[in-house]
Amino acid sequence: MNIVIVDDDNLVSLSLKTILEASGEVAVAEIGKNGEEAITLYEKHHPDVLLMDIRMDTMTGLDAAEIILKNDANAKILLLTTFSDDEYIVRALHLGVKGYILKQDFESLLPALKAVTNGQSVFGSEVIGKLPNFFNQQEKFDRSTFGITAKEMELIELIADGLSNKEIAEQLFFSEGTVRNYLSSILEKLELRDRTQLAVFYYKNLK
Amino acid sequence: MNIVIVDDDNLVSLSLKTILEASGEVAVAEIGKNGEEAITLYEKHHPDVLLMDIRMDTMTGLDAAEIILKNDANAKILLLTTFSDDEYIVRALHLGVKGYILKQDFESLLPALKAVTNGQSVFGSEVIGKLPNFFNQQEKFDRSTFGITAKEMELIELIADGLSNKEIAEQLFFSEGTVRNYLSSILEKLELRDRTQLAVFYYKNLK
DNA sequence: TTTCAAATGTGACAAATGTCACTTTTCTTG
DNA sequence: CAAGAAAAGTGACATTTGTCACATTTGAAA
Repeated sequence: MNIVIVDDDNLVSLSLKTILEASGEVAVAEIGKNGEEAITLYEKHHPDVLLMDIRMDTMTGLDAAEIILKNDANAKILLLTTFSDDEYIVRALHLGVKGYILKQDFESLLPALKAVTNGQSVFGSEVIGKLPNFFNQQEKFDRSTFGITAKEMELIELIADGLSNKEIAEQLFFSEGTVRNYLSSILEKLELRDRTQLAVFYYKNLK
Repeated sequence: MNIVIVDDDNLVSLSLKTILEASGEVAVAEIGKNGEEAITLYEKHHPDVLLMDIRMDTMTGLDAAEIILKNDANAKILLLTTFSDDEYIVRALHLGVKGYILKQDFESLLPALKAVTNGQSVFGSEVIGKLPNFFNQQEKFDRSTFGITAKEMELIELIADGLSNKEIAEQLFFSEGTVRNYLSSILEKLELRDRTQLAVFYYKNLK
């Protein structure tokens, strides 16, 4: 497996190179020190995987990843992160990066590289834990906490879809008045003011 | 590495067992055929990884995963899927499953298992592609496409926060009437009907 | 300074929304 | 069946919302 390593800390790059090459399964084609070099080196070697630090001086790993992926949507980029890089996760995923793991986690590195070359995406569990809203909240809300009934939940979903009371009434075979009453009671239970806040609540907490 | 395999197709289970044990790095403690057995076997062996089919007769892999994870939040569960299982992805992630890969993809299996035992999460690229809204849309929305100005954008964000026109007016030092006019024009540009639809649009496309 | 265009504001209006007190219907369950 | 509770509905009301035509203010350019 052929890879390129990019990290502004030479010590890190060399350690990684040593560890990985010791496995006998990885060859490091070249080492870069910043985002610009990452782009150049990717073009030059087209490695199976580009292993890149996220925080670098002149150009961040993310910016480099964006450019590289724009040229080659299939580029396999594995970002290295420290604990403090949480904010980047979402953007990284948006970009189509293939993974995101902790620098310190040497043992995971090789399996992660292999998984990535096989087309998988790999994320450290800390990373998964940082994913926005929708992802983790296995239960977060739980209808019962607020005493929201199944029917009310249906209504909430329709509101979160942007329907008017009239439309909801049609869809649910209720009268418009009933829809209003339902909504009114939902708003009270959730301590919200109007349907828009309800929709917001839905996307922030339930979706 | 110690694992348990659960699949209602014996042929699949055995193939997997053979392939994995051939590596010399994996020992299959036992094989199960359905969700109930998955739960029992997990309790019995506490394997490093539970490799489980998602679709099974009596109890789906997801239901089983849910129960197992409720008892042991650190359980490492890798789900096996066919192409047609898209719908489950989101729920699987919510549950805290550690991975989700294609059955057919033998080569990825071992690296995936290793990555998972090392605490990573692994997902096939097809899977990543199926993630909901927010995740993939690399470029989202782009104000300019719809001719939304920066000020209008500010307003949109406040609406997506659930504020009333009056509150927005205060916040932005506008009169309430102006806020209405702004909103009106935004709605027209985006071809939406009311503030709730705008909030929904925001969370689906922008956030 | 004058002028023009953008930004901001006003007032009037119809429609939609949310609240409330109350009725009618439907479903249980004794 | 009868009683009572839950579910669905009604009508009135105040408020908010969205639209529109039309001021007024402001800022920049001529």
